[in-house]
Amino acid sequence: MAGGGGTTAAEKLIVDAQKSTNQLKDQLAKLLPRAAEGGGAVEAILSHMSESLSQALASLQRCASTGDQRLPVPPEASLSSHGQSVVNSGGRSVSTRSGQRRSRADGSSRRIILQHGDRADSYLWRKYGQKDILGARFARSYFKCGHRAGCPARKQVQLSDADPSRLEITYIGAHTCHDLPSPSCATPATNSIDNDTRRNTTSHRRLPAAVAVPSTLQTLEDHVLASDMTAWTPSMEQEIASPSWLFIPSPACSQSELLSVAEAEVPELQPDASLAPVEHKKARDGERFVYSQLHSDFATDIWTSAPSNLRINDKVTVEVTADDLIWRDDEFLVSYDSVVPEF
DNA sequence: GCTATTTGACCGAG
DNA sequence: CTCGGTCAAATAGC
Repeated sequence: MAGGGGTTAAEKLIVDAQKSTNQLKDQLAKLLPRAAEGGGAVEAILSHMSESLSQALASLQRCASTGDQRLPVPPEASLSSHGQSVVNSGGRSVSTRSGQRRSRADGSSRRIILQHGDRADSYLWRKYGQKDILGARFARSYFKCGHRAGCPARKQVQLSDADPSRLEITYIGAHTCHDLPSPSCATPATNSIDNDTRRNTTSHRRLPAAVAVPSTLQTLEDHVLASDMTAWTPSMEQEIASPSWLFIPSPACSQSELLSVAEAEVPELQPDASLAPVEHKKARDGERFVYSQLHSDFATDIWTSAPSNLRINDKVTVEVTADDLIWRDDEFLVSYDSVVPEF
């Protein structure tokens, strides 16, 4: 489990300090947007503070574990895209390949932390590797989009050191499969390949491409193309300076995984016929963010709507717990405070 | 037999 | 040299 029982209080204090650091950075960004944009000394100090706290937390947790700092990977840490844990003696490989590259796509990774796992996000993922990470208690699993060869979308899934009940998911690269004429990977039910794979994929769900938007908010919509990252400006931050909620009808944050306690109450979201580019619908009254649809790039939406001075290639951590979620019809709301930048 | 997963080996970046 | 990311043969499950 997460460290020793006697260390949980200290861990909480460190986590609280991290949050405070993030909030301080956020406030400074609002007061001094230019300084923040330029990666000034203050931001560097804050980043160092956050990093130091993270290291302290990791160190604490390592000390909390028994003599061997590297705990064996529990069954739930051996993640598969189908939510299975397969005991496998493994095989030996004699590789003859050449020309491997190690790259992080466009560098625009996004990390999402979910309490109940992501095994049923709306894309088909194929696991292609697992690796023990130095300093991490749990192995990291590597997934790539399993819908279409050549789709660069990948994700990395790892149990959180701080809280093993959470998964840390880093999305790398955007799906290109839904840009092609063939059936979208976001609508796998129409694809024969997916029909085949779905035989063994009970957790696979359709993308909630179309989500009912409250009529009271339709008139307040302000459309921002998610693909235009440069659209995010400090003035936009001010415009939405004090939202109460971030609405995330996200496939990866969807339904049963997030609300295991109330699964029966979770409605099945219906996909939309068309998959237009991700569209932001932002309330001008500053009270809510509303998104009509989200692809696997949903983290991009979170990034664009986050209250801090996030820049291109910044990572975003979204901590979602059951307590953060409030269901309303077929939507769920995530508390705004749960969206924090990751340093 | 087919497909997905496991896991050791390999590769490149730092 | 270390370590993270990826490949691909071996294996398990259907």
